[in-house]
Amino acid sequence: MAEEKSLNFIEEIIEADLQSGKHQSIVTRFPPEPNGYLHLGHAKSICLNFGLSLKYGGYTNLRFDDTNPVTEETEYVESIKDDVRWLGFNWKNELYASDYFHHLYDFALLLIRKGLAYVDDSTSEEMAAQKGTPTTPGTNSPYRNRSVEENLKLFQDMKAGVYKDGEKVLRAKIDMAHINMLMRDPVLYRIKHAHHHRTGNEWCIYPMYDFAHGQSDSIEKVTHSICTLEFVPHRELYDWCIKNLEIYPSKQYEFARLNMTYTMMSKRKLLQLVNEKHVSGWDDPRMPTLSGVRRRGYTPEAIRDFCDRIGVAKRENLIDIGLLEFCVREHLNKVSQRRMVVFDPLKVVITNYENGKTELLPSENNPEQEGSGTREMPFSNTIFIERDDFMEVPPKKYFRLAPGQMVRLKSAYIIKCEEVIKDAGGNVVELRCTYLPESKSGQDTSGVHVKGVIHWVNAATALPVEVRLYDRLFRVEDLSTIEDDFRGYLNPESLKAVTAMAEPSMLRASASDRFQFLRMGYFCLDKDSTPQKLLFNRTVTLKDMWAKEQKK
RNA sequence: UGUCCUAUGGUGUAAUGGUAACACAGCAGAUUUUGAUUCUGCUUUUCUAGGUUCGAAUCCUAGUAGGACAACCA
Repeated sequence: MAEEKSLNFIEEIIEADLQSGKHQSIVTRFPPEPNGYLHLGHAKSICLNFGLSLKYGGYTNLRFDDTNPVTEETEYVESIKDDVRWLGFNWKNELYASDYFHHLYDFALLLIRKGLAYVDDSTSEEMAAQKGTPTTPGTNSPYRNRSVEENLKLFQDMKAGVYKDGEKVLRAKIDMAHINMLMRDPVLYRIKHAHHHRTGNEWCIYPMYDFAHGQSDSIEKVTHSICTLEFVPHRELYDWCIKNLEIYPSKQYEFARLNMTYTMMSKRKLLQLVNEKHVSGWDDPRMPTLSGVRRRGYTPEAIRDFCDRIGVAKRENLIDIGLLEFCVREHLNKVSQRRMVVFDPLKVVITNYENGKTELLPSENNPEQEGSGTREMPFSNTIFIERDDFMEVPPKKYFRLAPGQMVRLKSAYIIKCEEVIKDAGGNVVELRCTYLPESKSGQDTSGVHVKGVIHWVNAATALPVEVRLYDRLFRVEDLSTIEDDFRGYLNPESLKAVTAMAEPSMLRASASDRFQFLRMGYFCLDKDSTPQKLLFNRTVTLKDMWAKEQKK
């Protein structure tokens, strides 16, 4: 008996539309502008749009909203397609607003003929002045009453390249006193003598968002056009265009965008971070971009689960980044292979273990996954353990290694610390321990029970690798509250690189592998890794109750 | 001194006029050869004031708070 998951408000609308017979199936679209890389906020929209057509039958188009040639590039188009596919969704049609430029031009001519659009010679400053304010009405442009014939001629000349950038625009003729600022004769077309990534130099006039988006939806017979809250005021114009063009009535619905703690999700600002080299690129593992989190090791499953859990509603929200990390851990726990890697090595010599002897000890690859098998770890009398796993003067409830205390080496033996060796500066440089021969993992007859279990690597076969430890990119929880330069809030400790000692099996790591370095976190191979120098990214840490306890 | 949108635990999201619930976070405990995982229990919630109703988180009115709107961006 599967429990019914409650519907979000958009699903309710769709179910009502399906039930009333208004629609038999639905068409949605994901409409990115190719002027940047996709981020987690887009993932929410992608999961929503594609998820809806999957759930209710129908399809989703990928449509690039490429009406501003000066900011758009094919590099972005390719990255967007990669990211959507990686997230696990398939679009029905790959479309571009620029596919409709001729169609849109004809729509503009129609509006002019209907007396609903006019060519305006006002400068942008003059137009801004005409616009009024939210509380005071605007004033009519002196060019507002040009004849249909004159407007037709002027608009055709605009298209023919007679005018320079900014010299003229085409505006809708609605109402300069309208309560909705967007309805005060909005600009429909502007002149840009710029090379377009797809249409080249064919056009020198380009439609504005409001004269491209809704029409594209309509041409594609999109039933439910889903966008974020900032477009609420645009809906009136969206509907006005459809009504006056007498075209298929797509409907727009708005939901609240994703905001996350310690994260900034503005394409403009992310671009700035890239351009100013605060990060290594759009796919820097600290970036909230899909290419960034992918490189970091997040899985599409985890991101889809996250999008599912955060829900869809109309109120502003600030999601705890901890929820994302929870989703990532939950998935990675099930799929990642366990390995032992020591980040900050402390040498341990086991004095009663035969010198020169090496034995191979099996260790499970993934206790969460049946049949995942074991790999063998070499063991000898000299090993490395984590420096943090020894304390000369331990606090209470510390059940790792301390003078006279015992601990189990994971998948190996129980050892007891007998002697602490220090250098001239008083730093601990080596531990002398004894082991319990009858405590071998899996065949322990020692009868000794220790609470602490630590990871280790055999010194002679340890493999040095580079590990990159990431922390949040920003130091403040709610980036929307900062008023000055956001760059002042970057976390200087967001990236730390360490050379760690890995068990020799890591030599066989491949790009698609997911690892849990025991007690340290989840890791994956970075794209810059080479066989000579393995490089790992920390995806996310493990939950650490002990660390939390210590902070109290 | 306008219009629109929104208001439920710390954070999100449900409850669709009939016992306010789920997840994350937090706290406590059990299990554990990862202080992980798993399991158990607990803390904490309807912005305010009126109204409609047998009954309101839900409907109505007003207030308050937050957000959006004055780009030839999307």
